[in-house]
Parts: sequence; structure tokens; C-alpha cells
Amino acid sequence: MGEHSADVAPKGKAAPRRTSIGGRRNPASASAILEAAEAILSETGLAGFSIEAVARRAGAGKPTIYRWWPNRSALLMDVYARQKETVLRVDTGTLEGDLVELLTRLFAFWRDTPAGATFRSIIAEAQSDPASLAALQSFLADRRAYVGEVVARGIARGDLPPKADLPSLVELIFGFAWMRLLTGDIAAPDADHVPDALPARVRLLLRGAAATA
Amino acid sequence: MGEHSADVAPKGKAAPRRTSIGGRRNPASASAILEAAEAILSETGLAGFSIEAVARRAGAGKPTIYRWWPNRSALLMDVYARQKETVLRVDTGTLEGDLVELLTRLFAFWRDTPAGATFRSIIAEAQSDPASLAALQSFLADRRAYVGEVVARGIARGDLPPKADLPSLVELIFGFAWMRLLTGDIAAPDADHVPDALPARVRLLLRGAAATA
Amino acid sequence: MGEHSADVAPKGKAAPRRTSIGGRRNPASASAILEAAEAILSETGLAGFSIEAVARRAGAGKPTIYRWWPNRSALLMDVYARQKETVLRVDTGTLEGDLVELLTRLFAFWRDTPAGATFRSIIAEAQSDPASLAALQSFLADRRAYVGEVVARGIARGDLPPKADLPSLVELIFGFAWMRLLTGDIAAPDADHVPDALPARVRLLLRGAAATA
Amino acid sequence: MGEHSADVAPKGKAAPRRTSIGGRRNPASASAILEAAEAILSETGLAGFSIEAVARRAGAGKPTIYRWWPNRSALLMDVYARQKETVLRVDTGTLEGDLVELLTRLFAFWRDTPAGATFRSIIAEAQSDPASLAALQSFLADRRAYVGEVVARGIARGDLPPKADLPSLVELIFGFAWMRLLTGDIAAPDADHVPDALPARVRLLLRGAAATA
DNA sequence: GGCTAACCGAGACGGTACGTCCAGTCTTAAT
DNA sequence: ATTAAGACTGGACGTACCGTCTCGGTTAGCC
Repeated sequence: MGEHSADVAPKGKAAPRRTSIGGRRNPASASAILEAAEAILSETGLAGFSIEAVARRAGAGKPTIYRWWPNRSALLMDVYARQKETVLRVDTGTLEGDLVELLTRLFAFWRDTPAGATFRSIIAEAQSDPASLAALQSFLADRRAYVGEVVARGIARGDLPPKADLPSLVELIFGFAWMRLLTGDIAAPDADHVPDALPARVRLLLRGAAATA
Repeated sequence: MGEHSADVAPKGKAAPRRTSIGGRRNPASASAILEAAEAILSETGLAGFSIEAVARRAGAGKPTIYRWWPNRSALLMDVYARQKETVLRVDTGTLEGDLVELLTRLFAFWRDTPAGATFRSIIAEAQSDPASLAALQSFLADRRAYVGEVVARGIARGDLPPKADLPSLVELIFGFAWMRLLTGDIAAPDADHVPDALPARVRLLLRGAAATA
Repeated sequence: MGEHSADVAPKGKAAPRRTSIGGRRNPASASAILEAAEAILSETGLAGFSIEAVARRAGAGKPTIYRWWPNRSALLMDVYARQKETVLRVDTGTLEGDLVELLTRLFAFWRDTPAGATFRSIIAEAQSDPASLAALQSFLADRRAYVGEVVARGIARGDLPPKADLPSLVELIFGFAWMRLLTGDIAAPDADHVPDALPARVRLLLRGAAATA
Repeated sequence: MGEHSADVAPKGKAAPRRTSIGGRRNPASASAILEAAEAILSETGLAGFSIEAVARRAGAGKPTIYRWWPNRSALLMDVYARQKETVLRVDTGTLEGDLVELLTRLFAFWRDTPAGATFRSIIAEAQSDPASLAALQSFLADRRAYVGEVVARGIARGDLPPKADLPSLVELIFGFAWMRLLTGDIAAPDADHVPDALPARVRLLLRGAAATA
């Protein structure tokens, strides 16, 4: 019942018992909460992600969390916002190379960091929480715009005709990536034995886009 | 969240108080439970979908539910299994027509019946429950096989070269459909003003598949 | 069994919805729980005495009860501890008078207040719960000590020889009282018709104690 | 969860799967049920004594039990009725010797056989079940009558004056025995060190009874 | 420089839902 | 007609977490 002491985040220093810093938000608390949330999410998944658990692990009071995040979904979104700052920039010289590289690195990012679990959780959350859905849509629009730029660069480079159906291309790319994430199918390609399906998907899409000009 | 008073079974008729029918499963209970689950799911979404609420509404005991479904996810899957029996069969004469028709009717099915909310819930559930993920994968494989057949029929018909990249085509189709569902973007096409994007997506995919032969 | 509708708190007054008073126990909740427990016990007996029913009647959450009482037995003991504060003090001038008066008033206390039902329940509970048994033994030792004092006063008064077998006397008195309680045989004496057996029991014990000196 | 197979009584023979023997009660079932009930009672106490557990252990269906015993209490009484057939007959030559011997053997019977746990359970049950209380009272009257005979024999023998208060004596004896049982205080006397209190109690009672003549 | 306001942790509060166990009833299939 | 078997509704169990509340204490900024 009382082993809360073991639940607090293992701090290297001395567990200095955060307290108020006056009439404004304590950034140390905010980051402790986000870090705890991220750790719990990547360790136990969305199922173990409760406000109670985050507060326990962060050594924070529940009202402190509720003061700054209205609900679980909002906290979830902040956790992802913090992670996705790792923007994926690519430039291989060809559009096909760029897209393959982009997806490969996105899958690696999802696979090798807590971001994958977090993003899966966000999509799940959005299925029952309208505010999360709106946030997700806005985030998606942002990322689509970025991929749109990559494709536009390819068009400028002559890799694709100017009249190619860019919106279709971009939407299909994201649909592919999402479904792979949501079905747990983002394993690293086994280069030696199994030919990776990813380049084939990209190739089909690019040929189709070229043909729809 | 608190409208439990509305959850009691609508006993307009006779409230026949189901009971045991001997040492075997009572199909009346099973279907009452599945119907209650479906109704709750479509009315309140995944958030309000609890075993407790289902039992209350179905006029069933919780142990009766747990006897036949190990957990919430299993019940969820059964609800969907019951709904998806509405199989979508199409044959318009051309592959493009088939695929557009298929997706249009799929979106309508998701939009106009509880099945859409159910399926969104299942995908969400699969993000935290491995058993649900496995079930979802197996279901997906089944549906992919069906679309594979539609495409194969198109190849036989000559709509696509025999060496077309069928797996890529099928996977991209499903990615597209799922993302539309998960982002709430399956509104009916507004024929007069906005040209529907759906046929454009199908066209791109088919051109790409033809070109990858 | 099913009269739950009568279990809800009688909110004639203002139904102030108790809430937390900070990081410490709310005495209003504690006493509401004990009062509800006492009422249920005296109305329905041990059979209807469930944590669930107490919580319902007290307008309290189950966890609030479990936070402060580890189990049903502990709550039961507290209910009795609250009642037995009505200590029975007697001093009639003679030992025989004191003992008869003590037992008469004890039987009246058991008969006319919820305490009798409560104590019966405690003894019953102690037959299956070791912790309750220990608590009961300790309580019994306490009461035996008090009766021991009454008897010692009688010895000092000369009502009994100094070497009288005090432990036997006290134990036999309690055995008599308990058995009467447990067999439901504590009806008020019907002065007119049936001569009360109680004084006869006391007389036998006192004569025996005097003779064992 | 499903290891019911391990719960059935370890039968030496072959677990012959009892079945109906036609339109009348199967005595094999009855005794299997009583034996299972007795075993459970002595192993787990009243807490683990449920109809479900008895049925499981006896390899019987619950309805079979309910057909012959209306409730848990009735089964409990039957279990004790079966055990108490070991009647305690004493004749040492003196009344004091008889009573000491009787109580000593009664305590040993309660201590060394399942009967003690069973009888404690019956008394506990009687505190909430009126039918059990009535049965207990009737049983008690029967036993009191037997002890009354022992005492009457003592009177005939001249160990006690003819006008001794026999009802008081008998009631006090039972009160003493019951309280010892209910407080778990029936340990075997430690002859070497602690002088047993039992003879002292009997002596006090007999002296008192003699003096009340 | 004292006051006030907002913050911090802690944790109790009334609740809902969990998943399990048992009560007592019912029906079947077999004997 | 009775048996074992097992499903049925229903209710209580003890636990986890929800979102709200109040506490005692700290710190900053304003008068």
C-alpha cells in the first residue's frame, strides 16, 4: 500500500521535493509530468496510462496535472508534441529516394523511440474523443503539407510531371504509413532474405501519380 | 456518463426475464448481450462501452458475459463480426468501377450503420490489447483476400496486366480506407459542388499498378 | 433481499454531499458510515450487513470504507465499540443486588438497543475470522475485569469471603449472559407470572463462590 | 481457474460417477455431500463453506443439494447431527467426577474432531438465521435434558440434596462450555504446570447448587 | 514589508467499473 | 422421479482510477 517511494522517478540528484515557485506554473513540475507520462506510455502502453499513475511517477499531485491539462487526451497530445520535434528532413536527390528514405526513417522513429507507442495511443484516443480527433487532424494536415513539399520538390526536379495528382499521392502515402503502424507492421526490413515491400509501395504510387498527369 | 436511468432495458413488451434453458448456452441471452453492446457502442462510443453497462442494458448478469467473452475486446470483436456479415459484393464490369463502388459502399456502410463506430473502436482497442491486434490482423487478412479476388478478376478481365503488383495495390487501398475512417473523413460525396476525391485515389492506384507490371 | 430502494440515504434535510476536507479523514463520513452500519445491523441483522449496503445507505463510496476499515469485521467491531460506551455502572449495596442489577440492565441493553444484534454478530463473526476472535477476547477480558472489580467490592464489603474463587465466578457469569444472548433468551422478565430465573442463577453462583473459599 | 478436476474428493476407488437410482433419493449422494461438507468445514471453517464448494467437492450438482436441504444452515445442522451421534456417556461414581469427565471429554471432542468447528459454525449461523436458531434451541434442550439426567442421578446418589436448583446448575454448565468453545479456549489442560480451571468451575457450581437447596 | 494570490504536494472524497465468487433457480439428458 | 451438470440473473466482493476538493505550505508580486 505504501511503497510509493519506489514509484517516483529515479532522479540522479537528491529528489529535491519540488514545490511552488510562486503564483505561476512551475516548469520543473511540467517537465517531470511529461517525462513520467512518456515513460509510462512507452513501458505499459495506453492501458497503463492513467493520470493517477503519471502523478505517482512524477511525484506530482493530481490537481497539478488537472490544472494544466484538462484530461488524459490533452496530456497525451503534449507528450507527442514534445517528441515529434525530431523532424525528419530528407534529400537524396530523387523523389523516389526521398520518399523511401522518409518512410524508412519514420518507421524507424516509430519503432525505436517511444513516439510510435505514443502516436498509436493518440490515434486510438481520437476514436472516442472529438477534441483529440481535431488535434490529430490538424497535426496530420501539417505533416501532409511537409510531404507535399517534398513531392513538389520532386516535381520541380522533373521526377514527376507538373500536373500529377499530388493530393492523392500524399493521402495514399499517409494511409499506408498509418496502417502499418496500427497493425504493428513496422518491423525493420530484413535486407538479406526478404525484399522489403516498402520501395514497391512507393514505386507503385509514383508510377500512378506520373500516369495521372 | 451518468444517464444510467436510460440504460435499463426498454421493457415495453413483456419483460420475460430470461433464465437458463439447461446446461448449455442460452442464445436469447447471447443475442440480447450483443444487441445491447451494439446499441451502446453506436450511442455513446467506445468510452461508454463497459461490461457493466452492457449487462445492465441487456438485462444480463455480468458473469454471463464473462462466461462467454473473456474481456471487453472479445465482445467488441463479436459485435463487429455480427455486423460485417453484410458482405459487400460488387461487379460493375470494370475493375475501376468495382473498386470505386466497393469503397463507396464501404464508406456508406461505415457511415450509416453502427459498424463504423464499432470498427473504429476495434482499431483503437487493438492499440493496447495484443489479442485484439491479432484478431484485427486476421480479420484484415481476410478482407484483403477478398479485395485481392476482385483485383484478380480485373486482371483476368484484362483491366490490369498479369504481372501487376497486386499486394501493393491491395495494401494501399486498405490504408486509404482506414485513414479516412480513423480521421472521420468518410462523409458522403457532395456530387454537385465538390468532385469526390475517391475515384481519383482509385485511378492513381490502378495506373500505378498497371505501370509496375 | 431486494428492497434496495429503501437503502438510499434519507435526505430530508439538505443532502449536502460530503466531500474531502483535505488530506485527512473526514469525521462526518466516518460517523455517517458507522451510523449506517448500525442501522443496517439492527434492521436486517448480520445477513444484510454488507459493505455495499453500508456505503449505499451512508452515501459514501466503497473505497472510503475500505480506506479506514480493512474488512467487514473491523467495521463491526467499531460499531460495537461506539455503542458500548454506555457503560453499566451499578451499586446497590449488596453484591447479589449488584450482579442481578448488572445482568438485568445488560439484558435490557442488549434487548432494547441495536447493541444486542451487534454483539451477536460480532461473536458470530469471530467464529470464522481470527482477527475478530482476538478483538473479542480482548474486549471480553476488559469486561471481565470490570465485573471482577464489582465482585472485589463485594468481598471488601464482606458479602463474600476473601478467598472466594473469583475467576470461576466471573467466568460463569459471562458464560451465562452469553448463552442467553446467543439463544435469544433475554426477554424481559414477566414479573406477574413467571418468576425470573436470573436471580436464581446469581444466587447459586454466589453461594458456590462463598463455599469454595 | 478451471482445475475443478482437482477439487473432487480423492476417492480411493475409481470415482464411479454417481447417478440417479430411479425415482428416489440416492443415499450415496447424500453421504458424499455430508462428507464433503464436513471436510470443508473442518478445513476452511465457516467462511469457505458454500453450497458451491460442497457441490464441487462432492461431485454433486447444486440442485441435488437444494432438493434435500433448503439452505446452508440446514446442511450445517445435518453435518453436526451426523457427528454428535458420538454421545458422551459417563459414570465415574460421583457427580463431581461425572461432570468434570463430561466437560473434559466434550472439550476433547470439540478440539480433536471436526465437531468443534461445526458447532461453532452452527451457533454463528443461528445468530442470523431464525430457523437455525430454533434448531439450535431444540438441540440444546435435548442436551440439557441429558445433563439433567446425570445430575438427577447424582441427587439419587446423595451427591446433592433433592431440592437443589437443577435448572440453574444445568444452564450455568452449558454457558461455561459454550463460552469456552466460542472464545477458542478449549485447549487441553497442561497437567504439569497450570492447574486446570475446569474442576474449579464444576466445584463452584456444585457447592452453589448444594447451598441453594 | 506585510498581504494576497496562485502554485505546489498530498491525499481524502463520492463514484463507476473492473473481474470474481457465490446464491438460488431452471432446464436438459441420462438413468 | 431423481441424478449430475451446468447455464441463468443477480448481488456482493475488494481494487483501480476517475475528477473534485481541501489542506498546509511556499513563493512571488503588489500595495
